[in-house]
Amino acid sequence: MTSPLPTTAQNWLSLFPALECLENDTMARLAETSQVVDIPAGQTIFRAGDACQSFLLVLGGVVRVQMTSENGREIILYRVDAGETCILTTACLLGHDPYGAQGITETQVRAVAIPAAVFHQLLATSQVLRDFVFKSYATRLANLMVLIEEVAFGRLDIRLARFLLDKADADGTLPLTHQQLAVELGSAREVISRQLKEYERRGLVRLHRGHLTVLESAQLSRLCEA
Amino acid sequence: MTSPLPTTAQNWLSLFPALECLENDTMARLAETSQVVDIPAGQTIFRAGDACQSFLLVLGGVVRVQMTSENGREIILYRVDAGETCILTTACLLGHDPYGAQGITETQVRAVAIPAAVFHQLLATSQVLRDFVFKSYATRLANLMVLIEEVAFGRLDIRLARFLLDKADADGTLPLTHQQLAVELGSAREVISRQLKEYERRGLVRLHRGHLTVLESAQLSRLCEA
DNA sequence: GTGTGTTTGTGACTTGGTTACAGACACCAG
DNA sequence: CTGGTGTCTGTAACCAAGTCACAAACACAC
Repeated sequence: MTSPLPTTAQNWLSLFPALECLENDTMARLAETSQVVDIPAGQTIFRAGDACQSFLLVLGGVVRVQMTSENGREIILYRVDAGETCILTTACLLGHDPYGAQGITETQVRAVAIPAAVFHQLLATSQVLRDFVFKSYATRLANLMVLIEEVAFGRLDIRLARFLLDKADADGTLPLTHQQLAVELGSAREVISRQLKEYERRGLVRLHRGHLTVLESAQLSRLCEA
Repeated sequence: MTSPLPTTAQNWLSLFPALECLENDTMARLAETSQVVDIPAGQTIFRAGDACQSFLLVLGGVVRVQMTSENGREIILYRVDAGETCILTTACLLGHDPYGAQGITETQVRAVAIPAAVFHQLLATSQVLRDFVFKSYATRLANLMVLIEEVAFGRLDIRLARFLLDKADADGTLPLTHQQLAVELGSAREVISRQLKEYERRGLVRLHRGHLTVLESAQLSRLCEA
């Protein structure tokens, strides 16, 4: 899982616009202490209760962060894309808490792992890194608040419609199973099936095994307004 | 609302254990730029969409932070007690975003208001302030994740039982209306009334107008386990 | 005691989650 | 091509929770 540095620190830093004017000494320290790791798709990189060992900067690929309830239902909190960091990891490092959710690679992921001690030290000395971390924190928190609002107050038919519109590609195709949609929205598979069937009955989508097609995106988005 | 400084910076800082070894220059800067404000109970200090002007340290009293849906349902996100800060405010300042929720004083509140510019500057220079802010951030985020879990997966009867046990005083009294309980849990008044009536039928609580009494806390807490 | 506003109770209905299966489909091995 | 296997989808019945509409009980001021 851990490969020898495939690139120099200077190289991978160029992937982070926000860090591009990182201080020289910070960069040097990162180069000597941090590791670039490659992780295959579908791997669990941390689970609820784990202690947090190192700060992760995602260079490429996507990490999905989700929670699972006792009875097996799941909800996706957010995704970490290239150039981003996982605030949950940051929070755990800063608060010395264990993780409160689960992180899974959705694709192959290349990331920089900065050991906790180095992260703490650099956070104290590097204005640029600090700004970067604080900024990520702020945007993720805003996302989580929207999520709370949706889960607490939102109607599922509308949340689903929005999700379909948002995630379907140009020809309206969405290659997800009903179960996967349920996890995206924190709902149950049967509920999603029911709702999709209703959309199909109204001619808004067409269902297939393993994927679906949005037919009437205009009508679907009108649904979201009302 | 803004009163002349009732105490010196040295005085109010003593209320924050985490800030007690704040750097001398930081303290001086705070003393000259920040204001101690007193706000009466029941005042809205920010609402969703507002821009954030200054960082707030609560010296005394309680601020409630909650969200309201279009159709009027509300949910309490967290409370800011004496010695704490509002992470939402921090996030807004750091991300230059507007507020995503509403803050209301539950009691009279005395707070230190640090102007945004000063806050940014001190965050860059004061290790102690930085640690304090990061720590608060981490703990609040953990709270919010628990909230998401509860709202998305939790059963209302159990959440309510837990709340009653948690908030009732020594003699089992809880001076809240059903509507207030509904807001605490992000539910609807009728649902709470129904559930409380069921608890009363089972002899677990006794209901009165404007308050209720927990009779069988043991049985109530057994409910939460199962 | 009467009026007024708040709080609580209740029934009917809708939405969403759970349980328990059955059927449909994809794909592999023989 | 055929049967077997695992995954995905459909459905019905039931329960939990939110919504709507309105009635009753209560607290308190006048």
